[in-house]
Amino acid sequence: MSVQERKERERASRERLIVATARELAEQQGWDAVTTRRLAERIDYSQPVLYSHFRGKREIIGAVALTGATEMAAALRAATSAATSAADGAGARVTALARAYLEFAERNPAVYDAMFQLDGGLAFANEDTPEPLKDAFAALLETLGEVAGDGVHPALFTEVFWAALHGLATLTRAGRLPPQDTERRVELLVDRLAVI
Amino acid sequence: MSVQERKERERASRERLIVATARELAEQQGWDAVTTRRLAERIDYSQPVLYSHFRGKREIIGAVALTGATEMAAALRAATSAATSAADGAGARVTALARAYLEFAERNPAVYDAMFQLDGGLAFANEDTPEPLKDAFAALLETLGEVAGDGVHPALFTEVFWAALHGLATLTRAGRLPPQDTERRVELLVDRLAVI
DNA sequence: CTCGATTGTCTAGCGGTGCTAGGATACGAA
DNA sequence: TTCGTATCCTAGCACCGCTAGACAATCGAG
Repeated sequence: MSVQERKERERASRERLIVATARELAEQQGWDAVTTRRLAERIDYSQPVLYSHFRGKREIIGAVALTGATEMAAALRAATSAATSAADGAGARVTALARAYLEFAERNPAVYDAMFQLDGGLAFANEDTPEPLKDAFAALLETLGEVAGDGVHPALFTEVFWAALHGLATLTRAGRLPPQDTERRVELLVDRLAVI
Repeated sequence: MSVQERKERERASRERLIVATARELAEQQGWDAVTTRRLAERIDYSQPVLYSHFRGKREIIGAVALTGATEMAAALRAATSAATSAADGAGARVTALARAYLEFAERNPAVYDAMFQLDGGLAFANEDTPEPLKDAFAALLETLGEVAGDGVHPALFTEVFWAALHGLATLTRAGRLPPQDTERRVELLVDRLAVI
């Protein structure tokens, strides 16, 4: 029994290694460089071992996305709670949230892509959505729900605000928007969307 | 001389055929299905002919993106000018613009991806940006510049509004946002962002 | 302790990808 | 008619995601 447990632990540990290595490789050289051959070589196993943990490359991307969602939720909560200090609480929290979101996307582009741009085979916006993803949305909702304004459903407001942040993040990183005006865009967005 | 002109015409015609076929294939079966082999077979030429027109697949995507930008600019202008009728002009125009943008993205997902999600090797947000792309942004600016509000640079406002629309378009199509609330999201977005 | 069964892993290979070198062919100019 | 150029295709490269089947290590029963 203990032998079996040890094996399960080792197997789980190897799975985490695969995910961490895939993420590292993707952040260093982009997702195109994350091939099953290279990934297998980096963890010192052969390709079929990957397929004993995941159905395919898509599921590996999905696994990276889940770890990213957990991290993002934590980062957003840390930023908003740190911003709860002086008088203008809600507005400062929303600004901090927006900045933290964009900073996460900028500092972890590959993870962000795994979450929102690539197909990781994950369910979204329904009851089958994995917990980390729901929780990341919940982290947005906690702060944004306060500034939705009268008669506006907090979830709907959060979706719109999130979409705006997502658009800024992706268009900026793809070179579609000049990066130097990001801060002013955030200010405008928060100022107009949030009802203080 | 006339012979050479005829050849140039035929060559240009074949290039348009390549771009149109790539677009058609992408809309039918997705960009993953647009392989150089399939594309070559559809136009009844061999693969190297493609490479005599374009440096690679990336440039073909870029060419599709340019045709898409021209179309989108026309669609946006058509929608806004059609909405210029009654009293509340600006607000109605902005709503029409937003709806037209999202409708274009929904009806031409492959073209939209070529423009904003895939790497078509195009320059953005600088002087080297191809004319059709600049014009598409100009079409947004024409309507959105009117509702930027005092003290807000029209271009900056347009960028923010565009990013929000882009986020809604991509997140909805990727299944990250439930599609049925799109109209309410548009209303909220226009209502909050635009200064009437 | 031995031996068969199970589990784990690797080698090798399949059909596909973007892209290109080099040979064949058609064509316009002399 | 002949020659040089321009055009096109066949064949192939290195790489991709993925998997069948051979092999080795481990486990449990006798």
